[in-house]
Amino acid sequence: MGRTTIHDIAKELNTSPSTVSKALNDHPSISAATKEMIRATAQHLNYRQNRLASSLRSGRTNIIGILIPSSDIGFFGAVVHGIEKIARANGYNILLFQSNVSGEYEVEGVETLLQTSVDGIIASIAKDAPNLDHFYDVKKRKVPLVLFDRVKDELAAPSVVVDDYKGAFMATEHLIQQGYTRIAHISGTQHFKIFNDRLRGYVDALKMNNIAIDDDLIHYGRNSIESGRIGAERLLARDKNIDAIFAVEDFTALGAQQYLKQHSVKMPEQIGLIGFGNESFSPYLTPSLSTIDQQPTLMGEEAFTLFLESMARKASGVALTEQLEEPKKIVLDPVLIVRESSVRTA
Amino acid sequence: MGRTTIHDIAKELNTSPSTVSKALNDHPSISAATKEMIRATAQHLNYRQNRLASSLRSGRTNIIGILIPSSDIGFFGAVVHGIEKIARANGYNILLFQSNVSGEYEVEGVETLLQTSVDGIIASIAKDAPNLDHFYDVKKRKVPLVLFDRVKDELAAPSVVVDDYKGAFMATEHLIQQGYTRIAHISGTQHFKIFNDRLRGYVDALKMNNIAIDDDLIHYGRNSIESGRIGAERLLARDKNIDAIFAVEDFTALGAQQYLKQHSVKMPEQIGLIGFGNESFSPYLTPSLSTIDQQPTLMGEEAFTLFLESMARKASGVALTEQLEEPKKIVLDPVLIVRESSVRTA
DNA sequence: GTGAAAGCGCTAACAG
DNA sequence: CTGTTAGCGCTTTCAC
Repeated sequence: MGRTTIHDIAKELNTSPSTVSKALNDHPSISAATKEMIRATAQHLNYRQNRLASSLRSGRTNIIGILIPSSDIGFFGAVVHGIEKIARANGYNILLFQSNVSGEYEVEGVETLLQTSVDGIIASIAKDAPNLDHFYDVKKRKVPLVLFDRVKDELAAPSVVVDDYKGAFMATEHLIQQGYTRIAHISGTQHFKIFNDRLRGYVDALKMNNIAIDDDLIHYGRNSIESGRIGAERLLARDKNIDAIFAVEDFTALGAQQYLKQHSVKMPEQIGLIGFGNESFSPYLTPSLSTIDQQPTLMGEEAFTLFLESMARKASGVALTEQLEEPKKIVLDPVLIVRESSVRTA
Repeated sequence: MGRTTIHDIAKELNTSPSTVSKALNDHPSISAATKEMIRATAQHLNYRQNRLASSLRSGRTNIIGILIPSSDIGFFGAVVHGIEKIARANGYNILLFQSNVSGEYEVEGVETLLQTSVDGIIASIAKDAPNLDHFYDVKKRKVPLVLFDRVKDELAAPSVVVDDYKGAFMATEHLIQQGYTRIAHISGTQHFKIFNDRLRGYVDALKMNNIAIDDDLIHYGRNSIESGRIGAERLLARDKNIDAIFAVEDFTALGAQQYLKQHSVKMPEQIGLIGFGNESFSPYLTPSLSTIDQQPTLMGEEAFTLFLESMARKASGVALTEQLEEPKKIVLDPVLIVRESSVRTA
């Protein structure tokens, strides 16, 4: 390798490698004059620090590992974007690992990240992995771990999620405020906490507004476009007077919308519709779809901030006492996005 | 750090670190028996290789740097997904750098990647950076460089792009085959090569099918939804007989579609419409939008394969001779996606 | 304010 | 087939 090292610079200036190292790292014990000298020749010799060597010695890589199911999914792409934005500003880089590229690779991912000595790991847990040993391993190694979106409380790691309950509540209340009264819900698989939270938000919003809960108005679906289509069909078959639908995801809402259009049901006049997730296609549907935004970019930013806090705590050596503290959990406020599908023309 | 090292394993087994290293790397000169021993105790002691040290010594990190504008954009997310998919299978990891997080950070990105000693760089050049010095730097350091999508021929790096000309040709010919005869084009900013290529594809497809080119049927727009709306308006104002539109991007097509719907023009009956890019929203428009897919995931896979080839060439030491060769340029075939907006009901 | 020395954990000759 | 030796390039006490 013909790369210039600090030795080369030292030789050039008749000084020592250690002085060069300190100067380049802006160490206080080096005079301004020599610093200037050294920097100049470093630039002149086109010197570039070898971070590998630096990290090996110092124990810090300034790399943070990210573990997500897939960058192919808009939501995660946006989260990564948010993380990198702040990470960059703080001198960190991103090592990306997709756990769901072809099969489940979460264990391998944690392993790889750990081997690379990342300074921390930010992860969204894949599926319902029954085994979380690999994450306990991270904690055992005292590598700061932050979770987002899909979270496991038992891991006792700082985390950032969006308030699904509140989002569903907001969506439902919005429909109520628009004057809809027989509001149905197409729900998602109930053994996922987030979908159950959304169901509860829907129920509570109705209750709080003194609207009776009618089980006929709740369709328990799975999460897909098709499920939305079927949900709309079943609901309308059961009750002709339904005048609004809150769908558990934008995809579900999309399916419902397709069914309603096929049957010439006018939205928002005859039936108001709102989804959840603010997918990229939602603004472009006809009518454009009202929805709840989960603020993925902000989620990424907050996750990284949480990581920084863990680092600070680690540096100040409260490693043992911290076990007692409850890990910080940031709950993001969802944002109501009002579009055509839910605005009753007065 | 309490991490176990190869020394610990060696001590435990009364052997030497080098033997342990070789065994763990499956070196042929170690007996099966000792390999087994060593692996067992490695596992038992919960040993994990320190890649930093390994890389520092061996000169290889098995990390590949990716430079993209933003993971927030679906296209790039999909490309990254494609790269990682193959990279993983070949034992490589991904260090991600987004050049367009807030301003232009391309130079910094290359710098960071180089400092981290990545084994190669796969990049999509941001905007029209007049200065490409940082990329010449990569080549100077003999770090394999692969470009995708946004490519600069002067860099003489292997690259993978999609055939824009062909895609436009296919789109236009598809409209012709559907029986449309007065086919307009809403174009994009002409000083981007790809948009000019699409214009040429459109023109040539008409010529090849003996349809006269009419300058009135070409709207020179910018690239936005709004531009599509305006384009459709202008075109129809100039010529009432237009019966199809090929839009330079799906976003442009979206704008055009919005305008046409507003004016109760039926698609595909009165006007056929096709876009370019296969955005995630396109299947869900009404009518669903026909388009040209750019195969982003495949693009990522091919890019990584190109990187592997560069590595192989580098390893076999043809560094000097290769200067003479033309760098390999993979041109991906675009894929025509036929949906409702362009299928004339016979 | 500067330099000498030691070593982070690993791999790669080279001996044996 | 195994072990010894040397060092990748850097940071970091600790003397001076």
